[in-house]
Amino acid sequence: MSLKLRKKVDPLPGCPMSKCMALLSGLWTPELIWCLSHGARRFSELQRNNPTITAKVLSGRLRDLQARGVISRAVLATSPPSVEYQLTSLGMELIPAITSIVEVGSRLLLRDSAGEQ
Amino acid sequence: MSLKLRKKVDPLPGCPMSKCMALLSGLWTPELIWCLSHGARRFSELQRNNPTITAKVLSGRLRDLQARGVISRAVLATSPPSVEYQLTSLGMELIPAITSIVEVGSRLLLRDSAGEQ
DNA sequence: CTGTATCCCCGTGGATACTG
DNA sequence: CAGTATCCACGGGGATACAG
Repeated sequence: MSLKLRKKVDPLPGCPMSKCMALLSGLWTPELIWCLSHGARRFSELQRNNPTITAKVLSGRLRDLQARGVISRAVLATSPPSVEYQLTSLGMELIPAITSIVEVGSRLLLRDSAGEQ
Repeated sequence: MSLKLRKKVDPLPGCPMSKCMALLSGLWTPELIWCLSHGARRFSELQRNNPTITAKVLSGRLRDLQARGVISRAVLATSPPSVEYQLTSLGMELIPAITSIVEVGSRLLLRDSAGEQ
């Protein structure tokens, strides 16, 4: 794990770009929002979908996202207790941006594999 | 400057999301790509468009972006010498993602100002 | 199952000064 | 004008162990 991705700073407060990037900030954050855009997920499900994230970081990101109003947390009265996270309406507004990022990334990956052959 | 934005790590190499985010990584990087998406820009122009970035960080980001193949650098034989940066074809592929981010951010900002009144 | 508590490394980015 | 050279503080995130 050598390539670094994003540090949390808001270079231009009040700027559209920063407004959105601030919500996507934090390692794993876009991945988590992407997972949750497909429906509510439990803690362990998010761990399975992101194999190399540690519990500490996962719970950290989830707390951040909740604090920013991007996701909601619901404790289910099951046994053993489980917790479900899902996007808020604010969180859902991020989906177009996330989708665009995924689409661009997919196209770049396709080109890579095409070029290698 | 308290809000943190992005640290450069690639949590899931080979994943579309990471493929794209890796190119957007680094503080100021999306802003710079956004500036360059409107045409070639000189070093000092980029500084003027991003008032709080320091020369060290700006030249660092530009070197990173060049190394990733996102932008190209051209030294113009003027006097005094000037340097022009512009997006490569790879860099232009990022525009849809950046545009999406800006659009989402703009909508969120509009909502904020509407709610405050 | 869903987290929290420590410890620690190191990259990032700011400040400042200097150069061709 | 277009950078480079240092120095430094900060905090994010990994590893590991533990807890309700």
